[in-house]
Amino acid sequence: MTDKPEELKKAGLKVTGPRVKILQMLEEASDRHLSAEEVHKALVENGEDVGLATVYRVLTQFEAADLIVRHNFDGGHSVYELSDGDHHDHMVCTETGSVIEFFDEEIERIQKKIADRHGYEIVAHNLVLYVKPKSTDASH
Amino acid sequence: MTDKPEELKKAGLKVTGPRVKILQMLEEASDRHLSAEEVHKALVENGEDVGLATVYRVLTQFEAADLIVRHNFDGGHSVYELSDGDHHDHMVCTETGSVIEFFDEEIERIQKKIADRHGYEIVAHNLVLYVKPKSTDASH
DNA sequence: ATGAATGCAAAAACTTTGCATGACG
DNA sequence: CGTCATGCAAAGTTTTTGCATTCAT
Repeated sequence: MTDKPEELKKAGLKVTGPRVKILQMLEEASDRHLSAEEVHKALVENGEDVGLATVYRVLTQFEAADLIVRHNFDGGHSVYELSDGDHHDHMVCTETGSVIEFFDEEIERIQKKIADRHGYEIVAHNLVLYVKPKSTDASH
Repeated sequence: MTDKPEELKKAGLKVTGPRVKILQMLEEASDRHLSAEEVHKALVENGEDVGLATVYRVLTQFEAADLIVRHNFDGGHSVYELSDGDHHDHMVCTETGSVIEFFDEEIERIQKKIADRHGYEIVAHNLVLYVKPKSTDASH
């Protein structure tokens, strides 16, 4: 949809093959939450010869430029998604691994209130619900 | 306060030196949120000769036994704290690194509602607010 | 005594970095 | 053309695992 080279220029980044392609991968990805490894794999599968190190470097730059957002889900690896300006939180299904985005104004409001009450302001926040389908009976 | 060997037995874990000591470290720690490395360092400084691998193994077992809770803060390493039965979330100061615990019933309630609305039930959740002192002016 | 727990070191998973080559403006 | 980006491989972090030894019951 958007013009990638243009976005890169606006972000003050030199327009290079790898950067454009990585941005495209993130946009086209059906599951919009990709790890660095997944981005790299997607590139290779598309015949793009980009090194994993470059993927990490570029993703880090994109994050710094607010082009993408990085999330640290449980399990030690990060995932990235295109930042469309909208903030939202995530629900991760522990059985299927699928990621659902959601946003709740009231939660946001309460968070601000809590930080404020302690004399702080929020720089960032991280809310992830780990869930399972209601029907599944995992008796304990 | 509590009898550590007793707690271990109740959790179905064999009472061993390292396990008792690690439980003590977690209880005595002034900052109650320790990483595996920190637990290990604390042990060594106390003259306890425990391997780092054992610390990881024991912490994993303790977590499985609900004796402790593991948190994955941003930055790639986990921290652990004694689970006292109370659930709470965390606020991490980005300038001092200090961790503040809080709990808000309304947020909990809304979270359940959101999961429910999508056909899920919550297995676990993770809410961390990254904050900075209100007065501090970090111009960008 | 016997099976589980430990320590050490090696390995694994994820991410960063150094350096020579190649590409962008 | 000069500088910055890239690729490769090596190094860094954090956590896990294999195996012989030690310990709890």
